[in-house]
Amino acid sequence: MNDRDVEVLGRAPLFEALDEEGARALRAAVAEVHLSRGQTLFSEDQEGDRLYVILEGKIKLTRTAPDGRENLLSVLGPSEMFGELSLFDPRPRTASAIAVTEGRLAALSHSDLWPFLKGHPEIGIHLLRALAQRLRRTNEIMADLVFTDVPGRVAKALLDLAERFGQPTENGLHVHHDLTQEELAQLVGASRETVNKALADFAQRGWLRIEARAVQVLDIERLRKRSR
Amino acid sequence: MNDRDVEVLGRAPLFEALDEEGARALRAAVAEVHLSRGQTLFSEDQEGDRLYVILEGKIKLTRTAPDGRENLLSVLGPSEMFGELSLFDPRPRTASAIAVTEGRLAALSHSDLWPFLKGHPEIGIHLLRALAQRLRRTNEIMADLVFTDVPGRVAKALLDLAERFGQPTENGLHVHHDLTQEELAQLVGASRETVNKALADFAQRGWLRIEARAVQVLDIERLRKRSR
DNA sequence: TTCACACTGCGACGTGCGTCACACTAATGC
DNA sequence: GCATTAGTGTGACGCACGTCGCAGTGTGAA
Repeated sequence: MNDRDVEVLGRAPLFEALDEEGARALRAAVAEVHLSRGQTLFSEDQEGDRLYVILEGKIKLTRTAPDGRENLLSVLGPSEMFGELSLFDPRPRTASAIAVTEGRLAALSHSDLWPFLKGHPEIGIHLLRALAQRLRRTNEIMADLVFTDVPGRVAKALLDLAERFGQPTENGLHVHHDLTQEELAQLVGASRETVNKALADFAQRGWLRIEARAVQVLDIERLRKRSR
Repeated sequence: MNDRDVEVLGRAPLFEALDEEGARALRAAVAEVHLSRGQTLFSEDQEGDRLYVILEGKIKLTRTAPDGRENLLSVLGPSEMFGELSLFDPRPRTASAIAVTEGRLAALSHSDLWPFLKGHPEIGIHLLRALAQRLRRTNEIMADLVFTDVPGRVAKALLDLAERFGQPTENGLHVHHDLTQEELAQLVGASRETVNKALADFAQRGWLRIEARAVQVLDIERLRKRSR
């Protein structure tokens, strides 16, 4: 693990609360995992005994309906943590984790984490905060599913991705989200075709330019307005 | 607070982890609140500095969209806790809490809770588990919004309410949910009219009987099948 | 280079559900 | 008691969005 990794890891809620000594001790328990695009890290219904922090790359969390349709819970990037629910609530995984880009992860097994958590109760507080924030965010998304139309949800999703993965350029914001339109559709809970039309409409209005697995946001204000 | 209240309180995640001594200490900090039907306990955007456990009655948590439409996050009954997100993640409330029946609540202020939490780290674990379960449940509901039609979601909601508030009777399960059809509609994310039609359809098939703010479930298996 | 396959773009069509309108019935207050 | 309001039951209608179909455009493998 290099210095960059250590820094990325340090921004995860798990490490945030720790002093240098605690962080070093916890890092000692980390196993590194390498993934290539499309590879599955874990699947729904499996027993889960590890938690992950992304060091590099992007991961999607998906749920599969009985009839095979899919639903994207979230797309996660560096410093973000996932797979921790089965640590606190030991049940099979309720989502699958699949790499959307090549990447590397830090894996921590529950058996290593439990004693550490007991010895460092300050981490618990940080984790509670992280879960509380996630819960708020999820409630927000639920409300959008009820109240906002598909183009609005697409705009919201793009803005969220822009905030997390956007790179400023001379004429706007370049968002390389690495998602196919199919995946974007699963993220907003709509069909691929409808999302495609929404994107085309935004592009035609000059709010953005569509690229392969990316968009160039040209008028973020208009996009923001459409998302409300 | 009577013996019954103590027992109800003891089933809340906050108290579950405590021994008799700890529980008594925490109970000392409880303030009791009385609410009548329709009364608002707290509103969206307010600062929140307390957490509640229901002793008696039912509470709904709602969100209001900018245009005034409403969305029911959940309906809670005795022993259930709410309002704790602002404890871990200090921000204004993201939902309002309104009594759907007359009832009584145990209120705990954050300033009392913090030192107690630090002194009893075992509570943290229980709270993490409670939040993890909520997060799983919320993800489930989100998937339903995307994949399940309105009658299916109504069936699901009824089954959930039946599990939590149902009373077995000679010819079925009596579910006094205390919700108007409008509220039920907000809970499943649909219009009142559509929910009414779904209920009428279920009743016509003999799966249930509609009563004032309640249903008598006659064929739970069929209802379960329709919900999937 | 060529083939294959994944992804994108877009029109035609059907339908589930929201909106509107209105009648009816049950609570609640004076 | 009667009036008023809150809640329920149902049909007519329109539209947003899902499904289907197919053509165009990468893009990676052999």
